[in-house]
Amino acid sequence: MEVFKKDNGIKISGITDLDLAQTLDCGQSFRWIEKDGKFSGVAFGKKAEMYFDGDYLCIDNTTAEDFENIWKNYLDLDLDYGKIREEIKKIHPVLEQACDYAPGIRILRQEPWEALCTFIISQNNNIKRIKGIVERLCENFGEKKEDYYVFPSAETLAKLNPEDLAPIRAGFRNKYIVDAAQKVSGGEVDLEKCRNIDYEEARAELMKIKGVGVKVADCTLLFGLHRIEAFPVDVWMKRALENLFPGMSENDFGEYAGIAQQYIFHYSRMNPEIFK
DNA sequence: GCCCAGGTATAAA
DNA sequence: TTTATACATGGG
Repeated sequence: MEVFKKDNGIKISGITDLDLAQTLDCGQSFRWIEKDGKFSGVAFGKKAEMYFDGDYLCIDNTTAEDFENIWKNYLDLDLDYGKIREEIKKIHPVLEQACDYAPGIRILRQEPWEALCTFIISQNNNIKRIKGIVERLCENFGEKKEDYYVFPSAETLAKLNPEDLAPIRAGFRNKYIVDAAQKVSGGEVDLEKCRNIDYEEARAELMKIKGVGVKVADCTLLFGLHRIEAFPVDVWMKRALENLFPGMSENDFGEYAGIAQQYIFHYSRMNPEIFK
């Protein structure tokens, strides 16, 4: 991996196992928008525009420093996904199919609060609408930088009433967002602590929040805290476990369960006919 | 109009 | 303990 400067940004050589569409638009993050093959999004308070030029990963509107400090980590570029896929493919032939269908998926290392908040919004909801709600949440309550909005902090949202969130049109989830913001900003729920403590304890810590059950907790752990043993089970995963992995449960996918789960989720969602 | 969407809280059995 | 229902909103 080597970083070069170019007009309006940087380009990086030696990137493997990364497909931007597969990674940024597979239902783990809700702030990336594709236009003409370029993905623009905001994370850790910064905006970036990403695309591939041949084998080079190009990131516009960023610096080598921000790549080193933010995007390299965000894209999880230090983890060897080729090797992990070889491991998880052995678990089940359908999982091998799922890996081969979209081998460019990586698990993003998102900000814990953003992951928690967006997956609270995700409950009983669809990805298109989740994206819209998240966008309105940022536009209405996030700090404005040049031409983009940062994800609003827990401290900011903690001061609001659920009714104040009416403009984002998240419905019954408004009260859950406020409760999460208050518990996180007040220290009653310690997100950073959830990186290291026992997995079940981390789940319980997150489930102190109203509207956070096992699924939202697992998504927060996986996508916000990189607990890759967490295996979120949603409607798609329930179908997959019943129809494609008979006899297997969420506990049977090993130490990379969360990564395996994302390959299965994406494969299932893009090929619903496999459930016949 | 009906059904569904990266679920969860609550009540009832 | 398990099972049923409401929940806000919008696209298909």
